[in-house]
Amino acid sequence: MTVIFSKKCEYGMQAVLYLAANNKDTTKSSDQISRALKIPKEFISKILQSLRNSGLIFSTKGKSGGFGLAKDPSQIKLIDIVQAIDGLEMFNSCVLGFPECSPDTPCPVHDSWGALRTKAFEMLSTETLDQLKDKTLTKIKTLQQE
Amino acid sequence: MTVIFSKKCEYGMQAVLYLAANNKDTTKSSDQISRALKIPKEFISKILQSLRNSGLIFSTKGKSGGFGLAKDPSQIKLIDIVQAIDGLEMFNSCVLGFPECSPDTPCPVHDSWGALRTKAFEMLSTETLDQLKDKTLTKIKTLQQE
DNA sequence: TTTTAATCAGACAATTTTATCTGATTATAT
DNA sequence: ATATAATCAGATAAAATTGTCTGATTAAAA
Ligand code: SF4
Ligand code: SF4
Repeated sequence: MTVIFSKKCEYGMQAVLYLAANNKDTTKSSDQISRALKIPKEFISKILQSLRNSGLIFSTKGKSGGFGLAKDPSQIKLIDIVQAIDGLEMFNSCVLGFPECSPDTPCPVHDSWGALRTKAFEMLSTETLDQLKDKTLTKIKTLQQE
Repeated sequence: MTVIFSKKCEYGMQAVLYLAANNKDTTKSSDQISRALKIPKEFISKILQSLRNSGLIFSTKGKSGGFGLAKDPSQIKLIDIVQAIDGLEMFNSCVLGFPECSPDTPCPVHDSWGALRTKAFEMLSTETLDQLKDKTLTKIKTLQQE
């Protein structure tokens, strides 16, 4: 069972948070990101490539190349990453898996689940990455200690 | 991307809701359930078997056999099905996929996500299946019309 | 200019999830 | 008794997700 988002999306959010938490104008190599977040190097590399294609991050090739944010952290929200990787479909679908999710044909938990999806969307779309910076740094620090 | 629960779990919830919405003491064959919910017959059959092993439903073999609830609908909640199939792990894990999910090492969306998980748990554990019966019947009816 | 260290692209492999098949067993109805 | 219609169990297949490998390209540094 996945918790709402795919591994790709989870890793993507982690990596972009990581980039946002580091000094601007300095890139991080996929190897650094891999070690910091304990994500398989080649896998995060692929994910970062696709995020680059979406325009969320940029990359520089060659020696001392790497990845960095394409915009200022204050211009990016977690929902942007979700949209780029998993899409926004989940915010329009039913927790019980019924097709045709709409108020006209409510599923048995329609009201509660509708409210929840809204809350989840807000969670990902209100705060910007710079606002999440401190907590991100704390979290990453604990990852290293294992 | 899955929306919180696996297909198995979604189908399981649908099927048990379906059983709860039908007359008590009458069983439904996997074929009936399959057609009513538009779920592959062999697949829902497997899922029902495992729910039978969990003691949530019962089955009778042979001609005119089928599946029925092991308890009264007023004694079953959706969370019971989730627990039997996907487990309750998601209610203790991080939406960003960080390991070591705990208040000591909060992820950047700790507070909002914690509240959300609680809400989701409540959604699945407050109402009993008989309370969801009417909405279930409406939803299933619309499935037939396609 | 050569070595080195990085991204990039695409193929490939492993794993997990989802779905199907087959044959045995069971019980009802003819 | 026999045919029928269902569950059951286990193997298998297909699809999706997750993860790895290889070789080409790029650019910095020696
Ligand atoms: S409650 Fe209604 S709108 Fe919400 S997920 Fe279920 S069917 Fe869709
Ligand atoms: S917010 Fe904290 S407790 Fe909640 S999921 Fe993230 S790490 Fe876990």
